[in-house]
Amino acid sequence: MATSGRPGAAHCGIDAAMEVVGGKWKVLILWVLEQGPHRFGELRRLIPGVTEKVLAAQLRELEADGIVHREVYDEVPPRVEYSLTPIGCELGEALAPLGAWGAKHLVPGGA
Amino acid sequence: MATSGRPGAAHCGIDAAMEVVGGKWKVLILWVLEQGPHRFGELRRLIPGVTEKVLAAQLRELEADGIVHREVYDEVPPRVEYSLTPIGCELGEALAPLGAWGAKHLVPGGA
DNA sequence: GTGGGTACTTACCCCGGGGTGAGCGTGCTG
DNA sequence: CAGCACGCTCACCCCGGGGTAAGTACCCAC
Repeated sequence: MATSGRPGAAHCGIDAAMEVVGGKWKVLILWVLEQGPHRFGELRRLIPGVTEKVLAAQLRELEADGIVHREVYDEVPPRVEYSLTPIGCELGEALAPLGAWGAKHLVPGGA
Repeated sequence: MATSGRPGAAHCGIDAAMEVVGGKWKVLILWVLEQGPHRFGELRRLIPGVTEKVLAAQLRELEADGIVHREVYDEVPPRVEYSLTPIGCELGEALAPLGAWGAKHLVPGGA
């Protein structure tokens, strides 16, 4: 670490971050939510393959980790909007380089 | 969404990257390897809790993904060194912001 | 009345990633 | 000679994250 000059990174916050972001659909949710608040049903439709149960679970975990904000509108029909908290926004930005790396090296026409 | 003008990022390389980095110990391995080449036994000792089988498996997966390079020295006793490929280095750098985020928001004295 | 859309929850099952422990072939050391 | 260290590999088990399907309560459009 003297070489990298990374003070607080003791055994790196990466693994800590990985636990937050480690769910199968979390990064997709983050990705979608980065483009603005979305409702539950929208997320479900925007993320093909995810089921309601799992989507709800991942959302709750992200909420518990302070990444997303859950806004319930007491209307009828019921409406719930999910948005990123400031911390969530920062997380999204921190994920950007990783996404760029993936696009560059993993996705066929990424470069 | 039609509003998002993000062309190349289709469904973001993040999930692609997550598959590469999604193993339980992968980021730790990356983290250690970022500080220089290491032997198998060193990695095992530097990463508490990982078993040989799993370490070998993760290493092989990272190797298959072109992240780490495996150098076998035909000596006795057998010696094997693992190091990051250029792509692996880039991945490590792409992971840095995420680590910083984790350190800042997740680790107690991170801020 | 029926169906569809809202946002979930509950119960159940399944698969695979990861953990456990042992063994292998070699050569040096005690 | 026994034992250890090296870098794995094999066989087995286990747990939990995620998938499947159905149900809930409400209202509106048909």
